[in-house]
Amino acid sequence: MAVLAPRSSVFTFESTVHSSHVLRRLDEQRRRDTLCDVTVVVDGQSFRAHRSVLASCSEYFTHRISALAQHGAIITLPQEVTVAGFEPLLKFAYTSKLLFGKDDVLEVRNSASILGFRDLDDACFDFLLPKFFSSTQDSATFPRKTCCKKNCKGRSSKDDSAINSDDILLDEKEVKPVADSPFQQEVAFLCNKSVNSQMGSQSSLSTVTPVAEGTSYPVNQGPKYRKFQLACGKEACFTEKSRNSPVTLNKDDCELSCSPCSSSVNIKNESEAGPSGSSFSNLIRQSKSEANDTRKCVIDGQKAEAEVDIIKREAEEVQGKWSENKMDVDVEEDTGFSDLPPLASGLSTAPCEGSSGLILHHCPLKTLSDPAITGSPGHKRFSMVITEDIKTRGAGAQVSIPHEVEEERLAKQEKANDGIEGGLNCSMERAAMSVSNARERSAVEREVAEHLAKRLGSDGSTNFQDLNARSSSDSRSVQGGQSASLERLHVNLSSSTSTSCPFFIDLESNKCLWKGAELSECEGTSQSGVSSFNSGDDGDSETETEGDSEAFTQERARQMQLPFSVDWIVDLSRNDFQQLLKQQVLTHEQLEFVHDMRRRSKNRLAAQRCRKRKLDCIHNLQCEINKLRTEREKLMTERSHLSQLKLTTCHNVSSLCQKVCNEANLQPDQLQVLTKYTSPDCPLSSFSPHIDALLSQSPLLTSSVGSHQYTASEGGLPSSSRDTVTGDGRQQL
DNA sequence: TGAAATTGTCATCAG
DNA sequence: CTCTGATGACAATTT
Repeated sequence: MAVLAPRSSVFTFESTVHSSHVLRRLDEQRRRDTLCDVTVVVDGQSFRAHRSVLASCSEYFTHRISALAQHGAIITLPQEVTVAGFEPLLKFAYTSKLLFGKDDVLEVRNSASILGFRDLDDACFDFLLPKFFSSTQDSATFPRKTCCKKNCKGRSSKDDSAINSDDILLDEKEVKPVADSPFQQEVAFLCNKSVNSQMGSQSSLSTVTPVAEGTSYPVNQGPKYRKFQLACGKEACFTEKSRNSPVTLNKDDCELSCSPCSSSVNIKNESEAGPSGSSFSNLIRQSKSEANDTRKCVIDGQKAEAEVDIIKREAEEVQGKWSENKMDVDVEEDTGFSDLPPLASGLSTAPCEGSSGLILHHCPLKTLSDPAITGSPGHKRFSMVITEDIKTRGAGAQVSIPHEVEEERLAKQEKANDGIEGGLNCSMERAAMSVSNARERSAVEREVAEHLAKRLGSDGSTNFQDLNARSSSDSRSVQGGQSASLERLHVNLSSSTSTSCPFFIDLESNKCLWKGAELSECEGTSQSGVSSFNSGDDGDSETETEGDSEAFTQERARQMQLPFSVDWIVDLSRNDFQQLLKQQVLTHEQLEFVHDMRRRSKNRLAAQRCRKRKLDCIHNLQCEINKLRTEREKLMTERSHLSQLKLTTCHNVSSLCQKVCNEANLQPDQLQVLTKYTSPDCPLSSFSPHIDALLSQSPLLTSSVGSHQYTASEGGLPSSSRDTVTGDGRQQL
């Protein structure tokens, strides 16, 4: 992306709801049997449909339908395809939603496999089935493939629950299995959690991706996050869905989250941004592929029309400011993006002057070698991506709802930068493009962006006003350094050097490398530049979610005029941090502040981890309890069954002995032998009242019959028989 | 308005 | 000795 193509004033409108609208109309037509041109016969039952739709979704239909010439063709499906299996698939083809229950999931999967719904197989069943049947069938029966397998594997060794609990949106009632295995419990647990984040089920808008929790930490449940979501008009993200509805998996969501290049990456202008965009997109894909082990498979669920309406309304409010464009707002879950190690490493809210708009994005902060000067610690938990690119989308604001990344950040502390560079450069890309386009940004554009930022990002927009306040002045300086910066960026993208981000400070020289938009801030204000840059200048933009103490910290950080990013204080390793302090001449007050901040931040993270562990522990214990309960019920049933058997056997033996006694006219000594083969639970005396009298004539037997204290010397019975007689394990049953 | 949940911070201990 | 992580306790904030 050495050079961006000159920007033109051509506006391109891309409707993000068009496809879903078309699909909805097609579904309506199907239900009314309008314009349907094919009949599918399954088990004698006919289904009307559009051949183009079927062929688009199914390889089977592609081949079959291509051979059909006339309208009104009838396709009879193989016997292996059942109605129960086909009908959900048909609906899926028209709605992108697959509804199924545990009972028929195998049928659906089988049908999908036969009919060539490969996306479903990969994205859905391969992930779900092992969970569904983990206790009853070998999970190898349902091998995970592709993305799910890879993505879920990454952290599974350490914390499966952490992965799964966040990635599935399943309905509790429908999916929750009997908790006889931890894995199954897992699924049940997921359901509980996921319901909260599940969005309205009826929406088919593909522009909205529900916010799945990015990590195991239930960030979505946090009040602060809820506040953030509310501020973003995204409350609907977490509207509780009816728990009685069957499992609904949205194919788009699956693909979106599992695909190597999630749309969350927000690189949507690759095709029009010239070769740079394309190559960068590839880089992202590669990076994400490499970082698969840290990614999770997200099968999140529903999309809320209500939610997107809120966002869209916001956009439409400013629509009038665009002469001919309708503004679409994408609300995207940032999983894919933040799953990138660099983004997970140091989520920061970076006010990067935006390309035709604003980009408030994560700027990864990782190691000393590639620290980002952007970001403030107050936004480590999540941040917001607002992209406005009139070149590619007319006007679109993408609001990514990132999530807790602390865990991943910790997990990747040791990770090399290879996987980092992709996401890192992703931000850089956007930043650079933003800068490059900023010069052409009109006042109207800024106004629109600012409006969106204010409305959508009350929290993530910490630096927004700062950003916008600077935008006009920055745009001036952008022009001078743009080409060089982009050239530099391109080189760095290729070489994957760690200092490639134009917003990064070269730690070794402690000079800001950015010569463009932030020049005045980085160099012009000397030491205070970076700090100010990170913290934002506007007190109003201080994140509400971080609390007053955090705001106070931010303010103090500004006052301290630290010559480095406040994020470094927290994110650097011990050695790097000490090295950094050595290289700086800090006042006692500054040192005290830095150490205090580092201590508190570290402790904050530790507390979060600690609490998460507690929750996990509680969850595991609940799983264990359920498992033990199931086991107990199973044993009780077995006990009952065995008791019944014992009674029956006892009765039979009694009858038999009585018969023998009567017919053989046994003598007392003979009865003595017989008693040795009786059980305490079924004594010989119970066979017949006369036996006691007979036995009483034999003094050797009186004690034995009463107590059944037989020994080997007494009867010389085989040990197995003795065990039967003397065993006291019956109480265990 | 009060209870519950969440989160940050401090103190302390152990490695 | 210092640093770091874990964790209980407390307080502030949010729901």
